[in-house]
Amino acid sequence: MPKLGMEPVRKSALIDAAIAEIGRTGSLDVTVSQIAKKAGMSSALAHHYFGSKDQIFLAAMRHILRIFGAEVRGALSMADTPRQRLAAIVRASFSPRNFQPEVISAWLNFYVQAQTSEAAARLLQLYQRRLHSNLVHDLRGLGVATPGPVAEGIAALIDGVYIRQALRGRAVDPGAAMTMVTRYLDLEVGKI
Amino acid sequence: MPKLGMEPVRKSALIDAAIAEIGRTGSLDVTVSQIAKKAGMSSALAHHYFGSKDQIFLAAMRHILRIFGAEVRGALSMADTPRQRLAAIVRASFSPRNFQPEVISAWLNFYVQAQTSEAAARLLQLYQRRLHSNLVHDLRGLGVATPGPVAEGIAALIDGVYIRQALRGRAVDPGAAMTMVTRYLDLEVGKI
Amino acid sequence: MPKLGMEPVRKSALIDAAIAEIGRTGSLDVTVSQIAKKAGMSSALAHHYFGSKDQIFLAAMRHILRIFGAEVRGALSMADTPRQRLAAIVRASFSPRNFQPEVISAWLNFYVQAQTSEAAARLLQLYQRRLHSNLVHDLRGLGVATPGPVAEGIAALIDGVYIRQALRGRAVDPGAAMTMVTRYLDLEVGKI
Amino acid sequence: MPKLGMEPVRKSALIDAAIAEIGRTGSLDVTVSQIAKKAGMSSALAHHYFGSKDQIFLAAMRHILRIFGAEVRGALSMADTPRQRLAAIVRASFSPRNFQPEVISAWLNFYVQAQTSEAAARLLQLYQRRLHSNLVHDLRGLGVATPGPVAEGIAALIDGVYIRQALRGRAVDPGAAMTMVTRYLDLEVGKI
DNA sequence: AATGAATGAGGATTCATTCAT
DNA sequence: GATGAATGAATCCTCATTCAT
Repeated sequence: MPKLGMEPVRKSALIDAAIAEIGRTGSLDVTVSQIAKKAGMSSALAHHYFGSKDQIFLAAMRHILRIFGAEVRGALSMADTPRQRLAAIVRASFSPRNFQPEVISAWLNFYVQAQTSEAAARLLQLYQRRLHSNLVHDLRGLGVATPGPVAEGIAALIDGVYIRQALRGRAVDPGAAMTMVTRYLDLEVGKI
Repeated sequence: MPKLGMEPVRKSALIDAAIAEIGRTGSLDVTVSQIAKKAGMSSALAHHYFGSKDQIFLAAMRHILRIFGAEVRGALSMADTPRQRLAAIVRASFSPRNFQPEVISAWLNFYVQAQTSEAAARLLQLYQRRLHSNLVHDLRGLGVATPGPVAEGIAALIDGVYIRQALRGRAVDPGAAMTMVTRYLDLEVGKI
Repeated sequence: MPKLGMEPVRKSALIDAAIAEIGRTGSLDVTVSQIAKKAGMSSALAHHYFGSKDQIFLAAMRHILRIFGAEVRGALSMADTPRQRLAAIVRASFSPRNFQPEVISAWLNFYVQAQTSEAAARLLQLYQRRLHSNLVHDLRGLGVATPGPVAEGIAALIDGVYIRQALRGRAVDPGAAMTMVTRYLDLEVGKI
Repeated sequence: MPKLGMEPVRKSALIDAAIAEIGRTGSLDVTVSQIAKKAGMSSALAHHYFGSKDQIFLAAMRHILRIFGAEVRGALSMADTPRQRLAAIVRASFSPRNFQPEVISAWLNFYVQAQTSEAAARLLQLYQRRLHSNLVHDLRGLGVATPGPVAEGIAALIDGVYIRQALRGRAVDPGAAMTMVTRYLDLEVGKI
């Protein structure tokens, strides 16, 4: 029963399915058929809408990064002081929507894909640059002398916590993860 | 004229080749043939010695972790105080032998493989537990009240620095990387 | 707003597009979508009008042969003597409308299709028989003793010139082509 | 029961199979699997030896042209006068080895492929140039004033006879075909 | 009349792995 | 010990064709 305007619906379903499958298997060795099946359609249709497997992956990455960005913006909008803004960024990084096993696993795999795919690398760099600039801005607002390296450290710590979470079976503890980064932040800029 | 006692030589060559190829391509999508070719033998021989592709990867991981372990032990052997020991661990993590593009890339890929392979996961967990216990031991020696979380933080930061390095094209800066972790360490335990 | 009586318009557009695409790519590996797109419609509509890809090809062949036939009839209508009629047939074969790269290429491909498709073979045989009978009729009118073989020779030469033209990049020289056949004709029946 | 030195054997079998299959179906729409099966091996092995379907086709073309060239050289070696040499070339063109349904059909298809494949075009042009130069040389030796166009005519006629033969079901008549070209030759240069 | 939606079938190509020599 | 030979099983992708709207 074909309907009109299915493109966005299908694309969205495929993106979700891709993230889910990558997360489930913990690897990029996911076939288009698997993804399509999970999304409830034939692999041919997946190709029809995305053109290639790479494009599906890229779209999935874009989706994850977009959600992340939205989450950060949302958190920032409710923060007033630089210190609150920093906390907001950290909080957003470990929000339930981002910090769940499948997304974390997909995230790790996208890091790997970025080593192969130019487009994936650009996407990831874009996100990193934004995060970095946000962090630097607020660190400077707090009078931190060397905001660059400190921002780097925070970002690295977040990534490190993510990657380690990916290994730790399935039980995810966002609280502990957030605490770890907050603790570092406190040391660098002082408690709020 | 087949020589005797070739087994260790062949195996070693294959392990080096595997790490090199994974590092070069930045992915686990490396064929046994590529690895064998780089190691100067037929893929059939590679299978003869390792039994399967997974075993080659596993051996390569073991190799990297063994080198890492040796590096750490070597550095520790020259350290006297807990503070020096901590610094030694960090230094070893970013030693030239470990912190080079191809090894970093292989490392990242092994993290991914650990999501699929039980054996790989165990290997990585073993290394992490050792690192963790080392860190905790020396942090406690310095009178740190909560050595567990702090050790977690240091380990996560190291991993984070590694993973970010993997993205940053080819230019690796071990100095800056080490500084980043040392800075955190200083904040947590005070300057040496 | 769907218009009435679109069928002939659509069909004609599809036939032209088919010939153009086959000529452009120089092969029968042309998708219905390509043809339909070039004709400005969806591939579904192409199927609606023709039923199948084969039917589109067949219609395109019929179209080319019909044009050719018309061209020949037109030329013949202005010829009075058998000798003039023969010259007219040759001239028509290399008329600008027939002897252009894309048509030549399509022609060659139709020869190939005739090996697979019974219908295509019949179509081509029909055209050949007509040409043959025309030639024989006029050769006999000129007193040629063995009109059959001579007609065969002329037809083969025309085909040969066509096929060779298909290979020679894009620059088509109808003049030289025609001269080649006329020369043979002159040898067989004497100058006009 | 794998043996050594199979490569040439396999390659040769694949080439024969390719020609046979192309000839049998009368089209290039032949799958590698079909070819491989006919050659008695898996399609994977076919790819192993040739790398790609195109390479198989190209090798098949090369094979046909090589045989043709050998046939011509053989015939020429037994000819003394220019007139005899010309006759030899024509005879070779319709030798039983060349002028059989499957080879003819393959030949026609290679003409088509030459429109798509640069390599195929080069191969065919090479053969044509050689034939042309042979013809011109001997025509000149016979005192023909315009050897170029005449050579063109002979070559075109040969091609035309071939292509028409491809259409005429399966019954091949090399005698009639040869007669047709010889007749043209006689007209141009006089009987031997 | 026209099309977006949808898919089954198929095809080139790759690759880990096995085996006979 | 070492390898060329060989393949089954995937996997990506394409395409003619159908169908509901």
